[in-house]
Amino acid sequence: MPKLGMEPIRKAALVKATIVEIGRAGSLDVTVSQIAKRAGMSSALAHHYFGSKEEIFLAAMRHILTLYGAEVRGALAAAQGPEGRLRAVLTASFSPGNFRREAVSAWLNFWVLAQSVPEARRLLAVYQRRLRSNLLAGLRPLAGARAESVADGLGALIDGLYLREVLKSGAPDGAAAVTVALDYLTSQLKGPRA
Amino acid sequence: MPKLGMEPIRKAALVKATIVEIGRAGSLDVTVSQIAKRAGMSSALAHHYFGSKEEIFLAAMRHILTLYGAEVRGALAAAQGPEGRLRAVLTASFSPGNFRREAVSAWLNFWVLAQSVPEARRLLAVYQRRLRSNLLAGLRPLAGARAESVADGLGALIDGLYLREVLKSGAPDGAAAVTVALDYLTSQLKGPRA
DNA sequence: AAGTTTATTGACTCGTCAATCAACAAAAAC
DNA sequence: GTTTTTGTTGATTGACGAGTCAATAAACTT
Repeated sequence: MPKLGMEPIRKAALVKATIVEIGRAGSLDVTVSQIAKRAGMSSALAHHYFGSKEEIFLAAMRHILTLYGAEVRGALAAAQGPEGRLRAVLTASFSPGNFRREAVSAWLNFWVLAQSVPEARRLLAVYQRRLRSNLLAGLRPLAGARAESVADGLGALIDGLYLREVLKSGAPDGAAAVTVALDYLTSQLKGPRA
Repeated sequence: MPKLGMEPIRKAALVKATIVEIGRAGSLDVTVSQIAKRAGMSSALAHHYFGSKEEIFLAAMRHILTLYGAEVRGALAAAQGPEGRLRAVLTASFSPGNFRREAVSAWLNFWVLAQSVPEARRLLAVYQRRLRSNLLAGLRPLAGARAESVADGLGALIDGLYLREVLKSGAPDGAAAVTVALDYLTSQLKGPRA
């Protein structure tokens, strides 16, 4: 009963299933069979559409980054003024969606992947550049020449806060992370030292 | 030719070899045979001394944390005054040793492990508590009541800066990371807001 | 209607790997 | 000097997993 035009549907299902399975395992130690089963097809079909397990992982990574990007863009669209834009980036970065088990596991494992898979490293670089550029857009009116260095610090702080929140025991607290980041921002903008 | 008292020697060799292999693979996708071979023994002996692969990994993680702890302690011993102590913690955290491939891979993978292996999570919590306590010791004389929140922000910033340095392409720059962290510190200490 | 393209899977290959075990060797204990 | 403890490995087990392939079937083309 083959219906035509299945490819994008199957691929999307596999990507979703991959992220779920990575979340369940907490690692990339996930078999193609597990993924395919969760996506409701045979493992042979998964190989047919993606060619290899690594391609499946990379597609999943692209999807995670796309989701994050869309969230930021959405928040940005509703933001008013430079402070509003910065706040939008922060709240999007620490939104509940990013603290779901699947997202957490995906991010941590993508950092690991980036060490050895060039394409994964490239994708992560894209994410970082986009974040930096978003921060800079909000910072330039407020920090002038210091915008660049504040953006770099803030970018690192965002990643670090995320890491802390997801690794600590107990439920992560995105709002607290936003507060700390805003506090960093305030103190950096107050005292524009040498 | 069995000499007695081999156990600690063999275990130490296995731990070292494990860290090297994790560095080479960039992941925990490392076989006991690879580790044992690098350590100059049969895989059976590795199992004999550690019981399971997971135990080997945990021993490696303990070793990495021990190394880091020793480095911090050493730097702290030579430090003068609160500012000196804080600077010591930062330089130790961004020392060249922590940017060696093996160390990087170990840290990234231990973050992943911490998601699913309780003992790994515990070890990471120990590291974070120790870091926090070291920062607090330096911060209390300088920041008073704000010490706690500054320590939390600085701790996250350290992790985030580390992550950025190790994931960016090109050689990591520990000194730059220290500078950013010190700048954070300065601006936080200047404006003790409400 | 014959041929082509797309969808789909069960069965299979070939490899790997964690863990176990039997056996051997040397030192220590008795 | 025999028994026990410690060190050591080759061989094996038992399981699993990525990727391939032949075969089947529906749809679309000509």
